[in-house]
Amino acid sequence: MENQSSNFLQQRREKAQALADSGVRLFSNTFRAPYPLSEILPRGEKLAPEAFEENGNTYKVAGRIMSMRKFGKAAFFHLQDETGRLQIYAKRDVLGDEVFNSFKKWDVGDIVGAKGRLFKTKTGELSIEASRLEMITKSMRPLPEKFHGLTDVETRYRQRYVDLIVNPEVRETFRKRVEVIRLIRDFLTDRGFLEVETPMMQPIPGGATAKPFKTHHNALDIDLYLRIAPELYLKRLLVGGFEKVFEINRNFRNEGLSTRHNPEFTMLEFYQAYASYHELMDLTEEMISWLAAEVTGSMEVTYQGQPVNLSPPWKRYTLDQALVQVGGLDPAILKDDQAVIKLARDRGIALPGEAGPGKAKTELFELLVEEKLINPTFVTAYPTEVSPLARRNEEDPSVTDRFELFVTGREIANAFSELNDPADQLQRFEKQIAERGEDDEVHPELDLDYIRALEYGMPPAAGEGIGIDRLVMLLTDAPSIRDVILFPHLKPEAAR
RNA sequence: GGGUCGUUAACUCAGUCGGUAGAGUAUCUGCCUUUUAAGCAGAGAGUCGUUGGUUCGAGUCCAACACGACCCA
Repeated sequence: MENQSSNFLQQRREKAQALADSGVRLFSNTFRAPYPLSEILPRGEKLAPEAFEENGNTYKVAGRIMSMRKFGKAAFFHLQDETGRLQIYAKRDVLGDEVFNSFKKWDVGDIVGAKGRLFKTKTGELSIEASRLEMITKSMRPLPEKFHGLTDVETRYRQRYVDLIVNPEVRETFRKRVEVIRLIRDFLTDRGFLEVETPMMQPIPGGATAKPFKTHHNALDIDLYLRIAPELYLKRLLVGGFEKVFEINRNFRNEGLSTRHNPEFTMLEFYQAYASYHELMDLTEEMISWLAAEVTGSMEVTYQGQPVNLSPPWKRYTLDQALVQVGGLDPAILKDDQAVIKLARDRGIALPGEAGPGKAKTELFELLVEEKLINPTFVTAYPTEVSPLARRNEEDPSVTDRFELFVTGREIANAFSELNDPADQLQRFEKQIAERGEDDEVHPELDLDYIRALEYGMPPAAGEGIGIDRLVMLLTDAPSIRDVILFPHLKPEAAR
């Protein structure tokens, strides 16, 4: 790669050296207090073409040169700062020969300062006529082409800094991401939730079923795992007496990459004592529809050409209802354990020998129903078999008081009334470990400290996890999780 | 892990039937004081992803590999 661009790099270096030799500082840090470009634009609203602003004010601005149209003794260029873009007019007879001749060697991509009066060109574009120009930072590499920009996705992800310079919609997406997270903090904090931080490095990775990343602590001489979920720590806090807690932070899963999976991703988890999953459904509905309105201006959004209506109330199905009403299954089959397992196998689902009807149902749901749930839909009453941390339903102990939320055919949230019976929890842990033990690279371990915590008594509570990346994808119409993660993981560039 | 597609100048892309590697932008030189994909004239710029094979001859055909995209598991 370095070889391929060496001509351009060398050309730039030589040019920069010539500028430096003539006394231009290539990397100064003396420019202060530039005027934000977006704040200048409204000042031109009443200005007539070819007129200067009457008060004669001068504006000091700074930014990156994004385009350049040079004439013999004058030039127009666009400056871009964090807030916007503004055109600068550079004229030899205003700047003087020395400055203008130096300026003619500047490049698109350079970061420069300018000062001058506001005027409108005859084509009506608000501009600054520069009375001073200053090199601030010399760019040593050419920017991508001005018209097509940078579209190669690999380069966009690998060199996100270039993507951000040239693609304004990318900057907008990440602004929205920041906004979503800030609004969630506000929403939960306003309702009395306490934001906490729990370990990212855990001796026993729990709270989900996933392969963890392993690392080692030298001084303690113990293996640690990057967390796959914060769940068990947050519930320890409920035991400790915090009644409403949440955490927004990274989880890590050592699994495949796709348009919906990045090895590290951002998760919101929140827990509320003296509440059940019913209250969390209401809270989720309120929070996400409000987020959509705040961030996109409407509760009706479009995802990849598909209209999605986030206005409450949202549909609620039990898993069985969804299988019948959306998946088109015969309700009689769902009552017959053996028939359900047979149906799943007939549909090509590979079920392990010990799998029960619960596993078969959730697999059938993924196959037949999930992708059809475009508008937000809560699915409740998940089998106990596939819900090791959720509280059993009082009337039907084969299912749990749990829901998952689906939007645009994807799981966005997972929540349940928490299991707080230590004996039941211990039993389910043991069952889970027995099932996973053999083929697992990481020997699952019993989190006995978590059981001990439950033995002190955890108030009845409900908890929920929401995948922030997927939520941001929905609200920014992003097709890939990589479009909402600033630096997504890719294989290393091949050495060239 | 499997399938399909892609990888050619810094960027965006052409490249026919296997016969000397192309365009626009960008860069450099000259002209040009209201342009905005500025314009005009000229110039330079390539490990055609990598390795191997077929062939008198490979960007082009074949194989393996690398990276990426999409789909599937």
